[in-house]
Amino acid sequence: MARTAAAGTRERILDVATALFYARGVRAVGMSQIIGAAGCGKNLLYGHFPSKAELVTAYMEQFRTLREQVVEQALRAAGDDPADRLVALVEEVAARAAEPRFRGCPFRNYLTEFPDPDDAAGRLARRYLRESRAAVDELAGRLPVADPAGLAERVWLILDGLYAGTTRAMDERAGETAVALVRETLGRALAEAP
Amino acid sequence: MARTAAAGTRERILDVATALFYARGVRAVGMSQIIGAAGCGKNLLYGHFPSKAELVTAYMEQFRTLREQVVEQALRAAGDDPADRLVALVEEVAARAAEPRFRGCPFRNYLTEFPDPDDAAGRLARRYLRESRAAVDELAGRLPVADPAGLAERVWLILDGLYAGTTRAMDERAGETAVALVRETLGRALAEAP
DNA sequence: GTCTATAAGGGGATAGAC
DNA sequence: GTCTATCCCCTTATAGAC
Repeated sequence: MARTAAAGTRERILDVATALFYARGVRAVGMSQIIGAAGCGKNLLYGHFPSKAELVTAYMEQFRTLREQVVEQALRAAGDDPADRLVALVEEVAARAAEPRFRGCPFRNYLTEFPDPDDAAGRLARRYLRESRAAVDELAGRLPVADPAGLAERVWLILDGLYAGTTRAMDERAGETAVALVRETLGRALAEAP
Repeated sequence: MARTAAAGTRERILDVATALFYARGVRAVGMSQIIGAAGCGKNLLYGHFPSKAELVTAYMEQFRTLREQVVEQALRAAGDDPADRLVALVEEVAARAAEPRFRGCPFRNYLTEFPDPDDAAGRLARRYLRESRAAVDELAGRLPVADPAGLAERVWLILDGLYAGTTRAMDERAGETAVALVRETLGRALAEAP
């Protein structure tokens, strides 16, 4: 029943596409380049992904799944305290931003390339970002501070700054800076309204 | 000599192109769309801008000139104190980020679309960002604080966060948040090492 | 002379067929 | 895997209107 010919083929193609899309941009990468880099035939790729739009959607979903796993693990390791969890979140992003091939947040980058509100993959990206933002709100809401919403906005602003891919090469200490700034911000907010 | 037939034509075309490039992305906007929106013939556009690359370069340079003027004015109004000037810088960006059509920093957006290090317009964008960063460093360096470089990094991180265009719709108070965070950060640094 | 309108060339893109 | 169809894009060239 429509068995997969070579198990993992779809995954391999998607991995190649992901690497290219992220490194060079979605619009800049053609299907032919992906086929060439994957070393497969055209039929194979179009068999798994009937159009570029579906391949791009899979690209978004793969990143989403990856991020969810990594974040969940980081949060679990941080324990139950909301402040610790917020710091762990920023530390996780800081670790990503320090990677050599880091080029910003794939969701934000995609939306920069495709701002159209009706774009299917763009909707996926916006949904993921809204959910991430909601998670920050939720954590801040569990803290005994005077203005949880304002605190969440500050953390989100710092995350946005960390995720700026194009200027990361200009300050390689952005990760530590962001973590320290979040720690201080949390500390002040907790100290002022205990 | 070589006088322009209709004065202001070049400017008008460039304004139309700028609006489209910024709103939809450079790769997404074709020359034909610009021609259609400008209501001119193809020859006229290609007479003023022999290629799309040159039009895009002019787009970058126009934004650069605009930013330099606006920032210079904001800094002049802020006076001589480096801390006031840093706050004014962030306030200026916050005002931009609050505009209805704000869609992030055009230089960062362009580099997201065209990461190629050899791209001519990309080099322009990187140079502008480096100079902006250097201006922040210079201002922080004139402050009596223990770690001016670290302070500059924090301010730059906040600016990067403010300039994230795709998530600005998710928190419309980002401007005030950024200004308040910078004020606090400056205040703490000055108080700790006077 | 200045500009618009239109056609056409060259290249590369997605996608389908064999 | 190669080959083809179709389309869009950048760019140039030609022809026509004010």
